[in-house]
Amino acid sequence: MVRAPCCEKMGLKKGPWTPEEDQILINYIQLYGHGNWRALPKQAGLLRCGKSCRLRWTNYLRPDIKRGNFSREEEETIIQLHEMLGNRWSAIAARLPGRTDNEIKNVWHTHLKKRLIKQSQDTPAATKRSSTITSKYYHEAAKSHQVEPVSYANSETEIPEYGQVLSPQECSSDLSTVTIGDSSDNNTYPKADSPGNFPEMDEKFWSEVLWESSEVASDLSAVGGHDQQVQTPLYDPLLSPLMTMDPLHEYSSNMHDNMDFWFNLFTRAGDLPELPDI
DNA sequence: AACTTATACAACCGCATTTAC
DNA sequence: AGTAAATGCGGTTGTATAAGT
Repeated sequence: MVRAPCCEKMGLKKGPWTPEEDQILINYIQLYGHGNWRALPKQAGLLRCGKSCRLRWTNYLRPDIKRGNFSREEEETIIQLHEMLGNRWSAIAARLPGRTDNEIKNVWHTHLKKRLIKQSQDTPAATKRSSTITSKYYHEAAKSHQVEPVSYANSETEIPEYGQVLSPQECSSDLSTVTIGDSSDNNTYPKADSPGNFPEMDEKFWSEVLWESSEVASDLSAVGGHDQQVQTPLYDPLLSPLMTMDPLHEYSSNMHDNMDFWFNLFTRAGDLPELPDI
């Protein structure tokens, strides 16, 4: 199906909205609602396409939108959610009342991403332990250092491609294992199957138990160092932040407590090479 | 003061998905 | 069930402003 580009028709205005246009849109929606965006501008007397009206309303004019700078707590939430969800801005926004996906996307690209990269550069030795660094940032950092990301020699896996933000689904419920480095060191980690075999990561995915295999204990002991009682998860990690795999912590509400575990799973690798100090 | 570069954010584009017929 | 329209979503661009030279 071929769709005509938005606002292709001549005469429809584009670009920044004026206060007058805003007021017209607000007045109209307050009176009649926004049941049909396509028809709305014509009925309201706006020389805009419906799509433009919808975006203006949802991203800026809605009365429930919280304006102003993001708090530190909100930023931390975004970082945590982004680690779990990737660029699913609308899903992230759903967890932050009053914030729009567009706004979150902007703050991510203008503030948070840079902050994380800077953190990784400032403390490269701590990179592998960072709660906020995924493979993507590893590569970003490597790129900014003008070096090639290092692959693992003698390993059956390697650092994922640049831009590939790995998520728990990519760790798969398939707990076949991969050995990192010298097989004698016994570092075995869960290995994802081919990307095409990953289950869809949705709310259902998150709410289901991921790890059923009896292998999980040994795998987790390898990445987390705690091999006693593995508490099989999972909950909605967005509502009930990440479960702990550490019996000493008892379902910590702080995902950072377990980030070693998650980071290892996310990257499919147990020990990231440290960034060169340039 | 003039110019350049960086930053922030609103808005647009086009593809994907959902809905209506 | 098939098709077109409507809507949702994420990536990208445009522009105003601030900061730096």
